Amino acid sequence: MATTTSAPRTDESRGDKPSSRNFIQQIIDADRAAGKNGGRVHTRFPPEPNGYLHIGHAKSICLNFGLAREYGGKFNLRFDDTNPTKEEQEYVDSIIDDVRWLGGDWEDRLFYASDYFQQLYDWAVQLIKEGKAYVCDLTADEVRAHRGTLSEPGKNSPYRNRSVEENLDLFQRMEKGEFPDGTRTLRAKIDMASPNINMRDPVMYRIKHASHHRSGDRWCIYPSYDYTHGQSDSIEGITHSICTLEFENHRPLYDWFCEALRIHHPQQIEFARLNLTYTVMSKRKLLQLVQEKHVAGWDDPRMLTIRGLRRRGYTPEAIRAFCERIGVAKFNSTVEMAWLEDAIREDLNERAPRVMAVLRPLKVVITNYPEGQVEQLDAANHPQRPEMGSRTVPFTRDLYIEADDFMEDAPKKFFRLAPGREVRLRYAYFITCCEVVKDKSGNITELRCTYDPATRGGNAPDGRKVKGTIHWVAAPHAIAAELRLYDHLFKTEYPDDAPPGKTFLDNINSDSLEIVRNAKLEPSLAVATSGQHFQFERLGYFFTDPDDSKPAKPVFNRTATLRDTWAKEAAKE
RNA sequence: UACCCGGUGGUGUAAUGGUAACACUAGGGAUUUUGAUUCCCUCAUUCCAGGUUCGAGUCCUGGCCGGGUAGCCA
Repeated sequence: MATTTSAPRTDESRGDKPSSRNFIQQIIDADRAAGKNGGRVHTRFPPEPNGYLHIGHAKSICLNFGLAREYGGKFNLRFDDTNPTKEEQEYVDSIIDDVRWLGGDWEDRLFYASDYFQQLYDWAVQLIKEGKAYVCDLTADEVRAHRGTLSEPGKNSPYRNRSVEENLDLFQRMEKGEFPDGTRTLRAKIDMASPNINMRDPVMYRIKHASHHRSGDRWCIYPSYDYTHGQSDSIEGITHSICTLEFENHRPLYDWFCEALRIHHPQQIEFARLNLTYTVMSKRKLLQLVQEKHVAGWDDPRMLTIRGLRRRGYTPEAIRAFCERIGVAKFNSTVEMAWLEDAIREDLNERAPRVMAVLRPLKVVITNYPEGQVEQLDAANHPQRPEMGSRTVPFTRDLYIEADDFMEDAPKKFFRLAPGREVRLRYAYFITCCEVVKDKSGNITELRCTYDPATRGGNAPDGRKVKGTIHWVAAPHAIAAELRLYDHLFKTEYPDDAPPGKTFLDNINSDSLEIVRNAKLEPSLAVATSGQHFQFERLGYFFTDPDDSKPAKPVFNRTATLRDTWAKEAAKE
């Protein structure tokens, strides 16, 4: 996605089966067949710079960029920055960075609605001259009172029939800053009785004596979304203006402005925004999580912001594959979080080198192994991909294994280590547990085992089998590390469904972060640099934390666990 | 209560009047030096009722249910 900008649309389909078309592709197919826009396809992603991007935005970015690429068209990034009091440069910067990271390529077409303020102003003057817009002196409250309700028509503003001259004069004086905030607006003259409330003389301009992150103090009147969005699309030659369902009722207004202005008329198409289980998606709630410190920040790996996912160890490829799979429709649906997890596992399974790390170390002494001896054993970096090569892991008399891989009183189905049982240490030897050492309070402190020298590498020449293979790390060579284990931020599938008197915050999962401070890593990880993905065998996929990991004190974030059918089995009991 | 949009397995999408398909989840099984990966199997007559048609998930009518909309937010 990142490098190709004009591949033919068939590059999507795997195999020979033609991929099915979503409703937007069908619309575009029909438009092209009819020769609309000369067959051109030009989309855009139009964020307001008032927050960080999340997985829901990724769906929109992938959709818009994917369509442009599929049809050999163009994709713009445009900031919808018409409200100076809510928007900040910080958000602009982060959004640019996130879209690029995801693979969206706008080439040289980075735009801002604020770039069009002068054009929008000139068009407003034109509409006034044509009797299609007027300056209204009603206050916000009065406007609301005149608007009517969902079931009752509105009433005309007393200022609706001002002369063109008076409207022009007033609008020019609004622009010059003669009036205080909120005292006047410019409104489109449409129909106060329309069943669509958006058509009841919507506000085109409001007075805001505020500086804008880009235009500074040049303007004190700012255009509204409805008066800006369609025209911005038009100016940029957008053919298909794709937005979410809540703008459906705005489409007649979008169309009205394009018609009234007699300008290029892009087609607005609405789709359902993404919802995911075990999370919340609204900007307001994400902001609240950050501000009230329920999470560490916008890039907290539990947040489904692009920055959070990135820090967690998600890859752009996985996010794109996810967006591809969930599809596009007009039905309000909620995708299971397992889909996202599946997407990252699928990607990382392919690319992540395998290493051994022990989360909760349990000391093992191989009693028949010579003290002080060190063997370098060969370990594959990826069992299915020999081209990824192998590395060497040291084996010594003192080892660490996973505490979970030993049970003193093990059930039959437990394939790991237990008193008298034999298991394979991955890439090393078969060992048998002979003795369990405990402290005064009965806690297991150490296991004493014997190894079979004939099983070097992990195979028994006599053909005997073991049921379990466990990971391990040589104690003298182990690297201490901090591991951050993440789980869903919310404990319920639909956090927004809170009982009366409760809010989504009451559904926060208090166990969503577990910090393991004394994990043991195999020595090959000493040279791990930030930005690297690993599979810690039998545990999950881990990613070096880009901020906190230091060579002296490595920190890894768990991106995803491995599927664990044993955990399911054990949970049945 | 007005207007707009929508309803296909547990979940998300497909089927464009002609045998309801794909993926995820779940449950079985095979392979396995990761209880991973991989592979195989199982899980719906399409919200309801009428109608049109040789034939309806698809078209028509009427219900039912869900979502959106009353910012000088986007």
